[in-house]
Order: sequence, then C-alpha cells, then structure tokens
Amino acid sequence: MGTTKTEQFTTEQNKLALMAKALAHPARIAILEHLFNTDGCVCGGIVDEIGLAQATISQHLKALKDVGLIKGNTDGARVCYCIDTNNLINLSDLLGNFIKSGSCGTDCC
Amino acid sequence: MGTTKTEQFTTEQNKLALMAKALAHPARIAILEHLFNTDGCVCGGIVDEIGLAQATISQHLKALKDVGLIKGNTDGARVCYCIDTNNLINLSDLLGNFIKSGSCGTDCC
DNA sequence: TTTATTCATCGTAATTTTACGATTATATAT
DNA sequence: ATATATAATCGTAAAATTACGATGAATAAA
Repeated sequence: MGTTKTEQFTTEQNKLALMAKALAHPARIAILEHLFNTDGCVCGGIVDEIGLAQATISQHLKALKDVGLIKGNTDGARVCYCIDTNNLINLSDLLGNFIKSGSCGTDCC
Repeated sequence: MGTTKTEQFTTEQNKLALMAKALAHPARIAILEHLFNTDGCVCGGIVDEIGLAQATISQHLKALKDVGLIKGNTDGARVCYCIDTNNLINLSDLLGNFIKSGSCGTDCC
C-alpha cells in the first residue's frame, strides 16, 4: 500500500501525472518562473532567490531535471540552469491538449 | 519538517502548485479523461472504469472536487459527476499561461 | 597548498499521499 | 420492514514527499 498503481493506467496517463507532479510544489513553480523571467541561463543564486535550504533547492532542481523541464550545465564551481525548451514544448503540449479537451464540455450538473 | 513551506511563496504560486497536484496522479487523470470523453454527467460506474477500490476512487474524486475541477450532484442513490467548466477554464488558463510564458525562451545551455 | 565557494548526496525526521477493508449513510427495490 | 446498491467516511499501513544539517566533491581564489 501507499504506492501508486501505475500498471492500471496508460503510459500517456502516467506521463501526464508525472509532468503535473513536477509542477506540484510552489518552490518548483518559483524556480521555473525565475528561469522563465531570466530568458537564459541562471548561473547560481537560485538558493538566495528562494527561502529554502540549499539541500532542499537541490532536491527540487533534481525533480525538475528528472522530468526534463530544465537542464543544468556545470560551469566551473557554479552550475547553470535553464529551461529545456524542446522538452518544455513537448510536455506543455501534452498537458495543454489534455486540459483543452475538457474545456468544451457542457456544464450539466 | 516534511511540510510544504507555503508562506515563502505567493498565493499565485501556491494556487498553481495545488492545481498541478490535483493532476499529479494517473487515476485522477483517468477520471478527468472519462468525464471529458463523456461530455456530460457520469452517474456512477467510475469505480468499474478504473481498477482501484471504491474507497480509493472516492478519495481521488474528493481531491478533484476540493480543487474545483469537478462537481458532484447526488441523484438518488447515485452521484453524478461532471467537469466544473467555469472553474476548469479558470484553472487551465492559470496553468496554460504559466507554461506558455516559458515556451519562448532561448535554449542557451 | 590551503581556504573558500558552490552544489550534490546522505541520513533522517515530520508529514502527506496512496490504498484498502470495514463501517456508515442514503436511496431504491422487494 | 428488509434487503440491495451506491458512495462517503473512518481507521490504518506502506510508501513517498518535504525539509534540513552534515558531509563530500570539484573548482576557484589566496
């Protein structure tokens, strides 16, 4: 018990859920917003931007990287993070189309 | 520890995260897809559609209802569920605009 | 070489999530 | 009235998430 029963669902459904899960924390939203607004790489300073411990931010960055929303290149002692544009478009299409498919229903209840 | 530090973030960021969290499980994606495809109310039968226990489905339905994605009207012994269209548009705009704002960045790393 | 900086990883505690059986509540059917 | 059906809620166990301090690795600066 306590484990998500992924076998019951399609790969599409699981993929969508994983994508949403990556966005399901305000710190990760904040990190993405920061990267969006910077329009380019952010080389260090993310920890100072958000009021959480360094280890926690690192965990959140890993979560975003694992799902392909961002990528990080090490540049000396610092690490430069930026949006993985290709992947973001791909993933946002998935999520966008899903939501859109429900926006045309009739409100019956 | 173990609790999300919502105080650190804006209401907008927290709202987005909660919205994403509601979508962050394949069962809830499957339930929404079922409602999308039905274009109208689904009166019972959701449990049979998805291979999870009745109590578990009920929990997932509550999660979707709590965030305003669906609404349920009791119709006799059955309960009719459908998409809360107004709310869905609202919420999907929030999420859609957020993602879109990052889709125009330059891929630099 | 030593020191400082930056970030990932480890270990761990509190909390939340997921899942299910059992029970309860309500409505329908017999 | 009794039985049946549908769905919510309760109680609970297993697992995942969130958070942080401590440690480690790798680079830059002294």
